[in-house]
Amino acid sequence: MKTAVALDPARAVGLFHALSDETRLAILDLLRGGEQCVCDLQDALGAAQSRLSFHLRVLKDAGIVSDRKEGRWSYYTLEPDAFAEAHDFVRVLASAPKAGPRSLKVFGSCCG
Amino acid sequence: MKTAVALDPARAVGLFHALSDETRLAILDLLRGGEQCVCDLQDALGAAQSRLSFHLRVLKDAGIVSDRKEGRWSYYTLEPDAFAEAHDFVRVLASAPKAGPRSLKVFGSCCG
DNA sequence: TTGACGCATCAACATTTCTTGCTCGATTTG
DNA sequence: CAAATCGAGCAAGAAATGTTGATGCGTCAA
Repeated sequence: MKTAVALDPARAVGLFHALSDETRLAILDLLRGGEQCVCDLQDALGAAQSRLSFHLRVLKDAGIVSDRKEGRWSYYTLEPDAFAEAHDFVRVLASAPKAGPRSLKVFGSCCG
Repeated sequence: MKTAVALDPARAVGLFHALSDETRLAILDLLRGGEQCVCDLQDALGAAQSRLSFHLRVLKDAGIVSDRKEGRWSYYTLEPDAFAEAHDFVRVLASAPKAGPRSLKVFGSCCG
């Protein structure tokens, strides 16, 4: 099993940051039920349109959702791969290194 | 299987926020190798002491690490439960709701 | 007891993030 | 064509976050 994804701390930061906001989590929760257009999210969350647009962009930039245009609507959907990535990051962090401290160099901040 | 933990979005935000910083991920990566004192982290990361202290506090407040005093040293350790929680949050978000959109009310932003 | 070390904490500042209101282009309907 | 709707993006302000350097307290060694 590969966890190559775990080699990029910047990616982990991006992913976790996108998940670290209540509005965004509420959006994701709604999307669990399937594709939704922005106007539906607006009704469901009672949030201003520009605010949703802002958060949807954050989620999209992080690769957590994708969008699809149809007529004048934009439909957003979850991207399962992103959750798999997040999942992997968490697992790697929680796991013991394979051969002594920092041998995996998952995060190469320094000190090789 | 319980995922009661998923009922608190504020907790999810706190957890993900704590994970959304490179310095903190680097710290966690080092702690995978076992308990470390702040001075070790300082050497390993080449980061100022007050900076580490700040990030260690964030991690501790989020329940991701715990500390132990011994003599003049503070030793920090990972808290496995926090990773299990993060893990659960990700899984819930990635899963389909059990009976129609938002039936789980995982995040109760509105619209019961 | 004096001095060095380990670390938390504070103040000040820079940066980032989020919100709100507005504007604009695209699409659809009358 | 004109009016209405959907939604992206920008500007400005507020709030949160991270960095740095200074200070203080407890612990240990000489």
